[in-house]
Amino acid sequence: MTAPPHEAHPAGPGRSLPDTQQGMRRRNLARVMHAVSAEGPLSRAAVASRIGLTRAAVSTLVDELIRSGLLEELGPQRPGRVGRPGSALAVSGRGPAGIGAEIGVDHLAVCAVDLSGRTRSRAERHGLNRGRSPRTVIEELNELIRLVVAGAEGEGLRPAGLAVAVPGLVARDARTVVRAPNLDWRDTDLGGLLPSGFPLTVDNEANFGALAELWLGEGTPRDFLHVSAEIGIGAAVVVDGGLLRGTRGFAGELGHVPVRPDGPECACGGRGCLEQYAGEEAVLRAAGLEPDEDRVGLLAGRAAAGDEDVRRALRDAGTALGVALTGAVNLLDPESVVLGGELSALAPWLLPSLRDELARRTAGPACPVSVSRLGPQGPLLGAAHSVVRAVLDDPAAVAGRA
Amino acid sequence: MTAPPHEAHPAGPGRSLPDTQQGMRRRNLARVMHAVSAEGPLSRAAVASRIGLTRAAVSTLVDELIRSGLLEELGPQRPGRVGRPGSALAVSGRGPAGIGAEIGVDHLAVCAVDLSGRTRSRAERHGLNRGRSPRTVIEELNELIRLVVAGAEGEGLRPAGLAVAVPGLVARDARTVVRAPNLDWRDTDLGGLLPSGFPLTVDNEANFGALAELWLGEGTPRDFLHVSAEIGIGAAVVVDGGLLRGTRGFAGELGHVPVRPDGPECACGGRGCLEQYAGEEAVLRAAGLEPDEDRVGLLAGRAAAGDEDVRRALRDAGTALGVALTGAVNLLDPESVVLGGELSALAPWLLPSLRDELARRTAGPACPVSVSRLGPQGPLLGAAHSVVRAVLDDPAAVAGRA
DNA sequence: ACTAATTTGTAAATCGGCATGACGAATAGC
DNA sequence: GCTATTCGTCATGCCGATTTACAAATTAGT
Repeated sequence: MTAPPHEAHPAGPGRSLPDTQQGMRRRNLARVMHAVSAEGPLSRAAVASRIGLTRAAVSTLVDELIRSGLLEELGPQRPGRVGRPGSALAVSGRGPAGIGAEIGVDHLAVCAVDLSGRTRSRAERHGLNRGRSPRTVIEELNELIRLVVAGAEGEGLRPAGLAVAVPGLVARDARTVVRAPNLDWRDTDLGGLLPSGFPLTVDNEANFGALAELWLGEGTPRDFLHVSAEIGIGAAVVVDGGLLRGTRGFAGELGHVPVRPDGPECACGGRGCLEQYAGEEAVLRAAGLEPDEDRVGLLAGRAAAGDEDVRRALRDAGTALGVALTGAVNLLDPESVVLGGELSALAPWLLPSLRDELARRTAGPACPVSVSRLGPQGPLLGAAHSVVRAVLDDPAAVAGRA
Repeated sequence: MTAPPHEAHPAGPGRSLPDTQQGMRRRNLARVMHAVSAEGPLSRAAVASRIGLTRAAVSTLVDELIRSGLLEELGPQRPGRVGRPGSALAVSGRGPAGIGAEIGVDHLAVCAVDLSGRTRSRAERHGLNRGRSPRTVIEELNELIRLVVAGAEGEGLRPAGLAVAVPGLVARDARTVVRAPNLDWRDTDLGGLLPSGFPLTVDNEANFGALAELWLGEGTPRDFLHVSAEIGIGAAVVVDGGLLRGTRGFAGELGHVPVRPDGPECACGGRGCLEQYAGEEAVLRAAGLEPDEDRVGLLAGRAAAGDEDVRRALRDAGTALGVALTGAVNLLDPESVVLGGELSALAPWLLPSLRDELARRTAGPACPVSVSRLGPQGPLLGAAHSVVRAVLDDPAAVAGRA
C-alpha cells in the first residue's frame, strides 16, 4: 500500500490526511534522507542545520534510519575546521534497491539501483517485441527481473519496488497499458503478469525519461518539457518538480497536436498531426528509406554520412516539432525543452530548424532547447530511480516492511 | 509576509520547511477552517470525524479559531437524531474579508467578500482605461478600494488582503504588469501605487477567472483549462486544484499558439497565431464591423439578431479555437475545457464549431467543453476569493495579526 | 605543551499538541 | 421516568521536538 511515486501533490489542507505526530515524524525522516542523499556524506549537525531541526532531534531520526538499514555511519570526517569533527552519514549501500524495467520495441532491459543512485545489477535482451503477446514478452521480462533481483540480493540489497517503462499510454492506475502502438498492445493489465513480491508501477517511457532528466540531469530545472519519440511522439510535462499526468494519465500526447490543420488525415481522426511530419515513419518516408530494424540508427548514420535527402527530412521534422513546441511553450511557459530518448541521437540535424522555428515564433527570448545527456537509457534509469525516490519520500514505509 | 495565495505546491520533502509541532497546529487549524467553510454549519464532532482528529483536539482548535474571530458559534443545532445536539459552527461573518479588484479595458470594479463567500460590499466605475497612465487609473481604483474597505469595515469586517486582476501578463512577483496590450501598459510595478495596508497580489484576469470557476463553479473538476478572451486570448491551466503559472508566470498564452503555420504575420513574430483568427479584432474584421466600445456586446447582439456575416465569423473563430484547444488538450489531458470571461456571451455561436473541431481531431471521446456560469464577473470574484482562500489555508497567519 | 575556543553528539528536562478514557449534558425512543 | 446515544470537555498520558547542559574531539594561540 505505498503511494504511487511522485504523484501530483495532494490538494490543499482541505482534503489531505489528518496531521498527527506520526506524520510529522515520517516527514522529518524523509527530510533527513533527502538531505543525506542529495548532499553526499553529512554529519548529524550538518543535516540539522540544512533541514532546520535541532541536532538532538536529528540524532534520534538518524538512529531510527540506521536501525532500519537506510543510513550508514561512515565514521569521523577528516576535519579542516575547528571543533570536534562530525561523524559522516551516507545512504546505505546495502539497503533497499529500486528495480527498473523497460519494454522497448526491440529490447528488454532491467536494472537495480541502490539508494545512492548507483546501478548495481543489470540485464538486457535484444529482439523485436512488436506484435508478440504481452504474456510472452512479460515472461521474458520476468526472467530478466529474476536475474537482476538475484544479483542485487547477492550484493546485500533488498528490492523495494518495481517500476516498468512501456512505450505507450498507461492508465492512472499505473498498471494497465491502454495503448501501445509500437507493441500492438491494447488495454492489457500488466498487474497480474509481473512479479508480485513488491510494489509495482507501470508508466509511460516518456514520463520516466523526464523523471530521469529531472533527477539525474545536471542543471535541469524543475519546470520543463521533455520530448521523446519512437513511432509516436511523446512529451512529458514537469511542473514544479513533479509530473503532470492529466485526468486519464494521457498528458503529453504531443504527437497529435495539429501542425497543419488541413494536412493529410491521421489515424487519430485529425488532420496534419505532428506525428505525420516528425514521426519516425513519416521521416523515413520523406527520406525515401524503407522501415527497417534499427530505424533511428539508420537515420543517424545516413545523416552523418551526408545523405542530403535524410538531412532534409530531419530538417523538416525539426520545423514541424518547432511549430508544435511553440504551442506547448506558449501554454506552459517551461524553463526549457529537453530532447530525450531516441530523439537525442538525431538532435544534431533536428535542432537547428527546431530552434529557428521556435525563435521565429516567439516574441521575447525563445525557450532554450537542449539535448538529454542520458539519451536512450533515460527511461530505464528513471524507472529504477522512481522507486528509490519513493523510499526517500517515505522511509518509514519501507522500514516498516524490513 | 504571507505566502502568495495558491502558488504551485512546494517541492517534495527535500526542500520544504522543517516540520515542527507549530506547523502541525497550523495545518490542523486550516483543516478545520476548510471543513467548516466547505460543508456549512458543522458541530465539533462532525468536524472531527471529517478531518480525522479527535473531538478533544478539534475543541481546542475551534476555541483558538473563535478567539481569533474566524469562527462563530451559532448555538445548538436543531436535532433529528438521538443524542445531545451539537453546537453549530460557521465561518465568521465579522472576520477577515478578501478585497478583490479588477482593472478592465472599460471599467474598474472592487468588491469585498467575507469568509463564507458572500459579497458584502462593492463598487464600480465605467469608462475606458486604454492608454491612460497606470498612475491615473490606479488612483481611481484606490478611490473605489477606499469605498469598499469602508463599507466592509462598516459591517464589522476586517480586510485581510487585496488581489487585483489585470488584463495582461503579470510577473511571478505578483506585482508588476509585464505587458497589458489592452491598456498599453508595459513593465509597470503596481506595488507602490496600490494601498499598502494589507498583503497585495496582482494576477492575470484569466487566472483569477479560472480560480473563480474552480472554487465557485458547480461540479468543476480539479483539472481543467479555462479560456477567456478580450483582445488577446488567455487561458489558465488548473492542475490538481492549483494554477499552473510557468517559470515567468506567463503560462496560458493561448493566443499565440500557431493555428496555421503559414498564415499571416503576427505582432509576436510568428505566423497564423490563434489570435489572428479568434481574437476580438480579427473577428470584428471578419464580420465586417468597425471596432467600437462594447465590442463583445456588439458581436453578441448582431449574432443574436441573425446577422449571417457575424455568425460565420464566430463559427470560424470557434473552429480556430478548436484547433488550438486540440493541441492543448492533447498536451494536458484536462477533465474539461471551460469558456469564461467575455467569451461566455459569445459561446452560443462559438461552441458548435469548436466542439466539432475538437471532436473530429480526437480519437476517443472528446474533452467536454462548457461555459462558465460566472461569465464576466469571474475575475473579480476569483480575486476576492483568492484572499479568502489564503486565510482558510493558513488561519494562524491572520490570527497573529489580529 | 598547555589553554582557550569551537564544534559535535548525546542525555535530561521541558513544552507543545494530539490521543485516550471518563464524565456530565442533552436529546430520542421506550 | 429510564435507557441508549451523541456531544463537548477535562484529566491524563504519550510522542516528538526543543532547550539546556555536558563530555569529547579538534584548531588556534601563547
